[in-house]
Amino acid sequence: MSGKSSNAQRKASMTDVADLAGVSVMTVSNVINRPEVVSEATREKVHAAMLELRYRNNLVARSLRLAQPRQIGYVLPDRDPVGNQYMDVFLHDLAVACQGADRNLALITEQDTEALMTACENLYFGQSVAGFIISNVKSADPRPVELRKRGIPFAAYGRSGEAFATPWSWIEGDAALGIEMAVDHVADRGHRELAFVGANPASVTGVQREIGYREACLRRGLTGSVAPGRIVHCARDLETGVRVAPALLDTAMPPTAIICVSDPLAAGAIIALQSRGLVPGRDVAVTGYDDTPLTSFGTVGITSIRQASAAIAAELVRLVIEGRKSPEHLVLPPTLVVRSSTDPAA
Amino acid sequence: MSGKSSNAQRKASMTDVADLAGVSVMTVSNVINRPEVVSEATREKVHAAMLELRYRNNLVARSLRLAQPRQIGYVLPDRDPVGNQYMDVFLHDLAVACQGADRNLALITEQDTEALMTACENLYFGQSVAGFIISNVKSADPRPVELRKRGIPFAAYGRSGEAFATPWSWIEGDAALGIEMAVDHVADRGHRELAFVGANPASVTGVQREIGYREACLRRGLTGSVAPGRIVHCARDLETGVRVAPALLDTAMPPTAIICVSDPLAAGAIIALQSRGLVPGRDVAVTGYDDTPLTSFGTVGITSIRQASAAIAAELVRLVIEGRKSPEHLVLPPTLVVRSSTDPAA
DNA sequence: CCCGGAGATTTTAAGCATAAAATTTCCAGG
DNA sequence: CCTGGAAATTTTATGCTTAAAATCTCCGGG
Repeated sequence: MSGKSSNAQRKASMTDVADLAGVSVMTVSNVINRPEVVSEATREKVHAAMLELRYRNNLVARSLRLAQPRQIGYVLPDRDPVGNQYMDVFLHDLAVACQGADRNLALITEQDTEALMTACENLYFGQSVAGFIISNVKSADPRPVELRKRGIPFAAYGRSGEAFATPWSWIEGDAALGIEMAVDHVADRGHRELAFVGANPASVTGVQREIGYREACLRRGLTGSVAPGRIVHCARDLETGVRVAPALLDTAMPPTAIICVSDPLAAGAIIALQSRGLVPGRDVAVTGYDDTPLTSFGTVGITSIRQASAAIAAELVRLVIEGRKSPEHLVLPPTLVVRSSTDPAA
Repeated sequence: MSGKSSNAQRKASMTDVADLAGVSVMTVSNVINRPEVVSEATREKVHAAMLELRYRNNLVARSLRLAQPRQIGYVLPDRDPVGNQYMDVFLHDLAVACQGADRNLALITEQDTEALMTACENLYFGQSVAGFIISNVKSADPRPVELRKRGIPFAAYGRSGEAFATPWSWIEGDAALGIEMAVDHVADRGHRELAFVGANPASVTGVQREIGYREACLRRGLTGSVAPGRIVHCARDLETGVRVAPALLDTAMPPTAIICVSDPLAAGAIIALQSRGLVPGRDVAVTGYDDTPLTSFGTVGITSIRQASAAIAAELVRLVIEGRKSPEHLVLPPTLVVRSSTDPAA
């Protein structure tokens, strides 16, 4: 059984198995795909033969015969200049979801729209993939439109622009709800003076998050927390958090809870707190968003909103597999992960 | 040409093209694969027919006939708990490298070794992928051994353990050289008192980096910089950087340049500097590693070592495509990216 | 006017698997 | 002993492409 000799005979086909088992090729196929129509005795014979020959169903041949590609394409977004760790998590979940659906995830790199479309056409019309998943959908993103124009099935993570009822399927996390959960959480713990850091009216998600913040605050009667100075428009990176948090704390009525739209912002705020000798979670509560690895921040864990990315991935895969049906638009609720940045006991 | 009607007739095969062009199927195949053996007149006829029918070569059928999978598998590493942004960059480059080699990148998720091997066997012996690329190879990693045992082609990013001449191919960035470049860079700019943050003798790369640091310092005669207190063993995350940097600065002879083994560490150090009113690059130089998105840190850019990840990815793809030949072991040199954390003018 | 041979194109066969139709096997009931 | 019919298995046909061998076309030299 040296590596060399066993490699020599490479691959056994169904014919080989059938011959060895003394049955027809079709019986072997049935053993694999519809075992219930084969008698137990035959089934065992065939299984033994498959084992002996180390037979593996040729996925390419099967795919050709069935005319059903067992692959799903994912357009890998261009590296976020800020380094969005969440996409990492999502990619992982996407791969898992594909494996769960007995598919493979194939990556295509982002590029100019025309080149991307050519690549997608080759893959889809070349029967290589069943369809595509796209993420990081921007406002007025050309990709959904172009894909649809070409009749290529796809599902999007995030809607493009404000339109809800697009003629294609999309899924997104409930951004408003996520922020509401964070607000409710700190309010439940007695905080009355909140601030919202990272507002950005230019993005759909940004608008939704701000709405969630305002509504939750008003519902709770925290009118001071929606004052102009308490809603900070800024970038979402860590360094910005380090800069912005002190400015908030130096106001006449400083907030005791800071709701951030990203984990890096929250981490930055925590650094700023610590450098003033304040203890996050005890003196000032801080929350992040996306539950990235950054939430393990030394001795302090950052309370964060975890998107249902596994569920989102699974739904996207399902939508692509199901193919052309009436489009679905799903908004999935996130969950709150409580850590010491809002609760020293956690 | 409404979307609906054109979608109805789905896909045209070579037969359809041949019929329309009034030639045999084989001629169409030749036009695609060996145009030089077909007369120009025929070639044009066939091209016209292909265009009219929007013909796409069926990649699955081709793959079946040629028995050469056009896919390469990549074992997506488990999410680094610290959130390693570099893997993001690498994945990107890997996808690009595959596209350049006219292949597709298929993702498999990491899992326990047995399940992973089953998945790999199915994919490889099922003729779906030509081989695999694995990364984040740990010391005594079981994966290379198991893959080899099964006769599955693969190439590794990183060697496992200290052994150089493994019986499989691997590639890595020259970690020692990278740190040396950083040391030389700050030494060239007049710094005589350096510190090395993030030493970790438990990992192969960690050892190499420390060697690079010590050698470069000694070569330059910076003996004070290799004193025990100047080589800090610690984690590689940002929060650690925030904690460690002040400790270094509070010693009797504080360093004026801090060489970090990661960008998060460097970012943390910069935060610590700024909170003391020091200006990175002017008062104290700081370097990072991997040239991640974090190097754009607000107003200060972090000088960092960029691994030749595009070249590494391309080589890995080449090795998998070439398949079983004598194993190659490549150590590729990184490059230095100078920013304001070491040079205010940059 | 015939023939050789280069160049162009077609025929034959295969690669591996599966759906649908056809056939064989086997048993109970008449 | 024959027959209907369910269960098990095989036969036939097909998906799309490509390597290799066979055939055809055409032109110039003998």
